[in-house]
Amino acid sequence: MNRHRALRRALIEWYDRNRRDLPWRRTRDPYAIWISETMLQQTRVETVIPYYEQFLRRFPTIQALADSDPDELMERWAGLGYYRRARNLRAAAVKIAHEHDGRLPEEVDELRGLPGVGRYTAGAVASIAFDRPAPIVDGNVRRVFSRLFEIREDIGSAPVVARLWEEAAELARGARPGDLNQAVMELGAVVCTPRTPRCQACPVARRCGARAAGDPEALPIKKTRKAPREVVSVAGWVARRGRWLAARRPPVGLLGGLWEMPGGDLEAGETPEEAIGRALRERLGLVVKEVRPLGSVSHQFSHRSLELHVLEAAVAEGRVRRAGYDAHRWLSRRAFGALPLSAIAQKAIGLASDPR
DNA sequence: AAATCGGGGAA
DNA sequence: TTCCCAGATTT
Repeated sequence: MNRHRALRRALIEWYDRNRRDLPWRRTRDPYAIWISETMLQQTRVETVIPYYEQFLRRFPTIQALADSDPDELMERWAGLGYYRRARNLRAAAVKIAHEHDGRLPEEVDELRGLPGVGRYTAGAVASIAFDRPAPIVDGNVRRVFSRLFEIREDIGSAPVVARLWEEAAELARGARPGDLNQAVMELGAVVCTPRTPRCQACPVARRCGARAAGDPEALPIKKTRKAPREVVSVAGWVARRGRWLAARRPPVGLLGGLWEMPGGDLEAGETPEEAIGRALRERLGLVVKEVRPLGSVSHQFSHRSLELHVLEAAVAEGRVRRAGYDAHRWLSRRAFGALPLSAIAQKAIGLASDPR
C-alpha cells in the first residue's frame, strides 16, 4: 500500500538520525539480540542495560547458556523480574544446542517453537537479527498505531489486535524490516509517549489521525484493570549456631527459583506470630519456641499488594523436613545476601539485619 | 478473554 | 498515587 511506503520512508529517515545508542544495537549476534529482546519484555531499556551487559559477559554463547548452572543463572537475573524468562532462556538454549545445531533458527515459526519466544520476540529476532520481513507489535507499536490510524476501540480486543498485526506486517514488508520495526518502537519510546506525546518532534505527525483530531493523548483506549489483591505474609529470621535459614521457592509460580527467608501467607483470623509458627512447621517441620517481631515491609506487584511481617523466630533443635520449598541452607548473613533474592526478600533481610 | 507473572521509573 | 513498560503462557 502507498500509505505504508511513505510511512516507511519517514520512519527510516527519522530513525537513522535519532536512534539511541543501545548496547544491543552495536551487535549483529542473533544470540545477543535474542537475550536483549527477552530481557526487554515488559521491562524498560534503562533497567535492562546493566543486566544485559553482565549476562553476556557471563554467558557469551548459546552453549555457555545451555551449560549454565540454573542457580547462578537466577543470580544474574535477580531483580529483573518475571523469572520464568530466565528458566525459559536456558531451556531454549538447550533445545537449540540439540535440535538446531547450536544456532538460533532464522524463521519466525521455528523461533516460536522455543520456550519463552512468543509472537513479538520471534518477529523481533527474525527481523532484527536475520533481516526477515516479520512484523512485531509491542506496547510502543500499539500506542503509535492506535494514534496514527486513530483506532478508537479497546486496544486489547481481538479484532483490533488483528488489525495491528496486519498494519505491522505491511510496514515490515519494506527494506530494512528490523530497522523499520525498531523505528516504530523508538518513536513510541521517545516521541509518541503515553501521557504527553511530543507531536512537534514526530516525523509522521502530518499523517496522524489522533493528531488531526486533537487528542493523541486519549489513545490508545484500554480496559481498566482490576485492583491488585491485598495479601499479608510473614517471613521468619531463623538462626541456628550463628547461621540463618534460607529457602528456595519452587521453580514455577511467583518468584520461582528465588531464595528468601521462609514464611507464608496469613490465613483468615491469624496473627503474624501464629502464622510464622504454622508456616515454619508446615513447610520446614520446625517447632517455633519464641517469636519477636522485627517490623514489616510492603511491596507492590502488578497483580498483588503485599505486606510482609518479618519475625525473628527461635526454633527447637530438630531436622528440617521440607514441604513447599525446593531447597534450604543455613548461611551466614553475607552468604544469604549473595543468594538470588527478590526485591521483597532483600527488603526483608534489610529489616532483619538492621531492626528498628 | 482473563489471570498470572516483577520491578521500577515517570508523571 | 497511577501508569506501563521492545510479553509469554496458562486457564
